[in-house]
Amino acid sequence: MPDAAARRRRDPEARRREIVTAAAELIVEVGVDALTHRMIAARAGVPLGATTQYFATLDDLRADGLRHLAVEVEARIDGVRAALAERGATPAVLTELIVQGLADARAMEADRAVVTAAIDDPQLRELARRWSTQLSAFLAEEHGAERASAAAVFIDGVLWHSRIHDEPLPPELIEHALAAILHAPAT
Amino acid sequence: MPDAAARRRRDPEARRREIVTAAAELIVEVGVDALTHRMIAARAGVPLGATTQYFATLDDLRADGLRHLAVEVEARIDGVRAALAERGATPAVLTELIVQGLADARAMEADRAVVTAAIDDPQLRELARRWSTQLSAFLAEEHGAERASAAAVFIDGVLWHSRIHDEPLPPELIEHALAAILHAPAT
Amino acid sequence: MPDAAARRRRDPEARRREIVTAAAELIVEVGVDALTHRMIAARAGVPLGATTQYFATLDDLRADGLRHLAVEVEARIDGVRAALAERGATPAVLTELIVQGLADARAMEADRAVVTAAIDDPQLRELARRWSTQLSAFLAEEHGAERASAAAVFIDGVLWHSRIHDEPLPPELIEHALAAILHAPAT
Amino acid sequence: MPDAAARRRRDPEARRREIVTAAAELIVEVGVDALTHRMIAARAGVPLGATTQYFATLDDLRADGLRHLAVEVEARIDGVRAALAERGATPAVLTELIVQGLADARAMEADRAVVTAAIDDPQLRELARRWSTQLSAFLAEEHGAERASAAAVFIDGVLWHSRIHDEPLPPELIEHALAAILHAPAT
DNA sequence: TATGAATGAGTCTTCATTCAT
DNA sequence: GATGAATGAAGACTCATTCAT
Repeated sequence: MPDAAARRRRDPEARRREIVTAAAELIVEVGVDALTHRMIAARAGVPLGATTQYFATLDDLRADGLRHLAVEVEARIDGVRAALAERGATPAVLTELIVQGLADARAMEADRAVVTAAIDDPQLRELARRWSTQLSAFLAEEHGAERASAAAVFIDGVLWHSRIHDEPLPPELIEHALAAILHAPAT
Repeated sequence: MPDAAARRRRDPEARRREIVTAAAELIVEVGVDALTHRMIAARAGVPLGATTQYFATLDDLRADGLRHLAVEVEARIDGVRAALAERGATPAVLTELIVQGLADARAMEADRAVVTAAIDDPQLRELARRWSTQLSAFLAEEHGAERASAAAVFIDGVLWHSRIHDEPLPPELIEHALAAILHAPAT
Repeated sequence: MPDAAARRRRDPEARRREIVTAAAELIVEVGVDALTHRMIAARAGVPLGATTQYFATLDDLRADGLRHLAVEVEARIDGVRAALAERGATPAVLTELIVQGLADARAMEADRAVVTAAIDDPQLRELARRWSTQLSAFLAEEHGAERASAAAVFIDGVLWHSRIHDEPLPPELIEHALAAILHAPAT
Repeated sequence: MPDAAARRRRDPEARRREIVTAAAELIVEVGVDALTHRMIAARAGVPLGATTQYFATLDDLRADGLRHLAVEVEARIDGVRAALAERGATPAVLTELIVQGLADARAMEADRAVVTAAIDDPQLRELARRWSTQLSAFLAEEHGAERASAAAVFIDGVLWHSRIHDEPLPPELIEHALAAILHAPAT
């Protein structure tokens, strides 16, 4: 019976996964454009040849890494949705979750990578949109499509704001704006 | 009297400017990471050596190109501010200007390039922030700092939204949200 | 009773043959130097490993493919010989057969591949020579060794001529030359 | 004043020539398909990068090497033509020149390389045809186009014959055949 | 000072071959 | 015996950067 190391070495599924995971990590750390086969192989702990055996081109590997990240992002949406469902989708709760999210540097980077890559990659666009689409759909139940959509747009703005500002936005600002957007009198 | 070519050769400032301009154009067209000396030299119509003569390293040149773009963006702010001063900073006018801005693909690309580069480049951050800082300062005169800031954040959200969505946001949505944000009753 | 796949797996001879045949086809299509294990396996419809199982090295496989082609070429000689025996080895008949042969692109390619490979491969030389040797032996019966040999040489010239000229040689030219060579008065 | 080595290092024309020459030599020695940048650089005594600086792709370099060879071949035609003009284009003289040519292994290889490459390269075809075209044109003056052409074809046959046969063709055979072809009674 | 030739480090990619299963 | 995963050597090519001229 083969030992763990040997079995792992002959487990293509696992190997592929390790490589994609390494690529995803590196995309977050150094950016999509800096990716190289060598880098990925080193991170994944596999020989150089393995990265080209499992992916026809670096572009393919990059794409899969990005997709991997997109799925991660999606998983976080589910968490947010669950929290909102449980605690109520009030501006206060939303704000708390946003502030929490902003603190997760890894998540912020992943999101940034996916969104910026999506601008040029039609395949990714759909995945990248899911975050705002789903949040917006959830909020729409209570506040109507337009206000929900506007709130999602505002939240995106908050995320990008935080990326180039040293001082975080005051939570009250976020909360007030969300309240105004979601509860604006009908026009 | 020296002819144009000779004079040009004698005007290092002009040459430097041409190179930076070419770099800026290319950043918008192909992205920061795809920049090469050769590409820039070709675009600027200068010999390869000129790009290394005026800039110690490609990174420096890249940085200057980005800075050049940031200044361009800033120039656009002035235009917006002037329009707002003249026509009034109402949600309707703001929306119109935003929709106009979204239609300028070149400007959108320049902004994207500056912002994403700014995330990792402390020097650029300050320049990249200016857009929202100045807009926010202008709006603050009438609506107070908090609401002004929130409006600027929302507008950033609108920009990023447009980059990964095929359908543009309805102008009414933008206008309503801005109205809600700017005119929210004090808390 | 084993099904086809199983039987096939049990018939190493057949498998070997399929691989060699695939190699031969590919030599004709892409050239000796472009051959790869993967290519051959795909064409033969066998797993990659089979190509290395049956042939110690790619060179061996290549050599066998070439040999296979040489045998094919030889088979064509028999056809020609039979036709000559039946219809008489006259310049007219020879010319007709040559023109026919020139039209068979696949055969021309196979011949080219064998001959050019034979230049450097002593093993193949003997096989590659057989074409002219046999034709020459056949013609010698009627016209003597020297004239027969010269005719075979001329025919080789015709083949190579056609490979780099766009316009084919006029059949009369071929026929006249063969007549002159074969019926030249003794010296 | 720069010493010879330094000047040579800054003489792009010369460097290009050295690289092409090295490529041509190697084509003759190892074949077109075995060419590599490294090989050529080593042979030319230049760093690896030089081969890619002067030639956009290996294919270009290969093509130039082949062209270089073709020109060499053409130079030999001139020699032959001059000899024929001086000594008379008789079968005996032609045979002597052919036998001489066969003995020049380098020339034979060069011709082989050019011809086989020309089969697939339209650009080279024209160059490769020149040998027979010119010889044929020269002989046509005295013997008419058809016989001249047939003689050139026969001579090509002699060349290829020699490439895969260990024993050279007897000179008398060549001479007799040429005599028969060139002096055949009109039909 | 201005130019572009020169260099080699580093990139992606392909494959023969080995060998665990 | 049959399969295909694994590996790394080697190839083509790109470029930042240096530096002779």
